[in-house]
Amino acid sequence: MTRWAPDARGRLQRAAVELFAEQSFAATTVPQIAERAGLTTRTFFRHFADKREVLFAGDEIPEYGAELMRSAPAELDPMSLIAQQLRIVAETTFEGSRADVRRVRAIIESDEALRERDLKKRGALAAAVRAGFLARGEDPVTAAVAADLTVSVLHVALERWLDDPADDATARPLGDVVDDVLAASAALLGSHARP
Amino acid sequence: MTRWAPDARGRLQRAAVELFAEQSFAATTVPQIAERAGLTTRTFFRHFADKREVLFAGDEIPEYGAELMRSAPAELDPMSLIAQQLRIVAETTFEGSRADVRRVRAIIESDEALRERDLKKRGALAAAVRAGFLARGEDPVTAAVAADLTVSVLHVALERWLDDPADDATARPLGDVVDDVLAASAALLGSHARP
DNA sequence: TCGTTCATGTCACGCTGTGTCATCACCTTA
DNA sequence: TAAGGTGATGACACAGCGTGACATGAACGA
Repeated sequence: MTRWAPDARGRLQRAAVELFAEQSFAATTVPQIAERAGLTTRTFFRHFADKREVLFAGDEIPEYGAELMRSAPAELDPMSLIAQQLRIVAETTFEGSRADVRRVRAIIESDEALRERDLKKRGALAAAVRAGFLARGEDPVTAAVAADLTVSVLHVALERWLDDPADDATARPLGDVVDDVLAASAALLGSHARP
Repeated sequence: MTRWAPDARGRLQRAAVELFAEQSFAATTVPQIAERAGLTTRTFFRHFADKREVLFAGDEIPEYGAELMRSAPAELDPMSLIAQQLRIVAETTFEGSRADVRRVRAIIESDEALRERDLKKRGALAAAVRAGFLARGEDPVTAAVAADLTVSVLHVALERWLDDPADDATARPLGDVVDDVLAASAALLGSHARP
């Protein structure tokens, strides 16, 4: 017999997502979440730094991306690396869970403070990718722009993938959407007269 | 004889910047700011939606950018438009106030919540530029990526401009730094084999 | 058996941000 | 000049966020 029911953190997360969907993010209070999970407010804040974090916890894409960059062939040019990296991320962490991603996405889009936190996560990913490019010997400016481009392409593709009206089984795979967006980016950069 | 001292908003902003510099953003409370400005806490929140906003208020770059895009020649390709737009913004809103920008920047960099808010401002700019490209008839993917690229280039250039160890008079003009970053972006594609 | 560890509970508290009503200089309008 | 409206500020109350400090008791190791 254990003293406490197991997986307090998971219970808090599930209770939070339920309540955010039932009411809204702004209307649900931390005491409500804690009560539904059978815990106290204080315990909630031991697991999550703030109320928003309960929706974002467990997101390790930056670390994953950094690892991918480290293990990629050193001679790969930046654009090819981006393309390869994004395809792997698309296939391993998003493909197959479009419904879940969309549900969380809907909650995030519904609240200003959550959108803000989402941008922070993007920033963290950009910083990780930037560090990865620097470690590969790219010059600082290229590293910075390439990192931002990576994040931009991923999110534009993600947005289009989630907005695809087709059902999950027949929707265009995220990896393919990523390639489309990359092609558009290349065309954009290519349209500029080079010195 | 007026009932209240004038420019309550400005007094609050100045008091806030002083206190943030003296202590830190996190350590200064809204009542402190209000007291230094000779006002009440309630009045602070009538002028600024939250404590962070006092540092960001008056930032109208998104509106300015949208206006620039509307008045630009319709036949300009996206990259040229970005280049032209950024040069104008660089010269009109940043050049000449490097010291001020740097001071606010230092405060922002020192606090997590402020960095987060800064990203939100970037997001607002990206959204405005994106809408501008859509209004010019660009396809949605190109518009989205071009907007993100615009914001990225501006911020990478800004970062390098602020980090330039030369003093304000002799530092490389922001407009030139923007051109450098744009060139690096274009070169990014050059390294990528085109289909 | 004893002491440590560790997740949780309990309590107190300061700060953030908002709703509501009062105040009173200033500005109309007659 | 008198009456009434306007608009910025003050005063007050309050719910919710997030943290510090200490207590509790099951699990675990020696």
